[in-house]
Amino acid sequence: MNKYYLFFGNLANPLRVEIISALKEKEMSVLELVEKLGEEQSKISHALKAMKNCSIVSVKQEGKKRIYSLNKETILPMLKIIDKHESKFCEECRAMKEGR
Amino acid sequence: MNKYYLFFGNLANPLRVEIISALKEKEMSVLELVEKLGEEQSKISHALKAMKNCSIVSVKQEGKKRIYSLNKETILPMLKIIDKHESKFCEECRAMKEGR
DNA sequence: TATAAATATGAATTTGTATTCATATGTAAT
DNA sequence: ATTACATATGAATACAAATTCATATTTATA
Repeated sequence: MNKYYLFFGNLANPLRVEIISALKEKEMSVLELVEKLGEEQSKISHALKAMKNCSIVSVKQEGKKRIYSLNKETILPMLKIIDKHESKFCEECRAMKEGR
Repeated sequence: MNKYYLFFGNLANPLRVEIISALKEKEMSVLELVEKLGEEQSKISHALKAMKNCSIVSVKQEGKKRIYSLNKETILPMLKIIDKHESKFCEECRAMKEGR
């Protein structure tokens, strides 16, 4: 039963969370993400590939661009649970507040 | 907004998922987990500490034992989302099936 | 068909995280 | 107070995952 840890592992990374946050607003090409997040193109591409492998994002071709969009059906409720968790249980949560 | 990746990172580990799976059934002492999962005691303790820091588990003292229990309120719906995600989107999900 | 634009890929390196092992701390019983 | 039991901790190492950088692919346009 390791599917859970693989899924979590896929999101256990600040850049990927940034990407999620960006794609929450609207779908975007790689270059748009590169510019919005100010990160290396290959970094973004690698991250997107991993996320796509887990169906966290999907992609469509549009001219020479590839437009990535977020799987909101899975991800939005997931983030909501974490928001709720944090506000309810993590008043003292060092790990999540201080970055450890 | 890195709280998400810290939370995910906390669960991005097979042992911790095993612990969750065990605690889903019933609360357990460290030694019980050690025996049930067949892992080193310090390994279990380290894992539990990290999970406790994120309020994924909680602990109570009982004699010389410390009884850990799962934060079901957060974790169960979370796992449910992943189950649903997998059955819906991951027919071909290499990352989650082949362990990459 | 040669060039440019957009993105993807591979492999080496770096970085982060878990594991290990020895030991310390806490708790109760004798 | 000494011992045994249960768990926690720290630090070194091992391991896994992300970053980097150079280059390959893909798609469209001149």
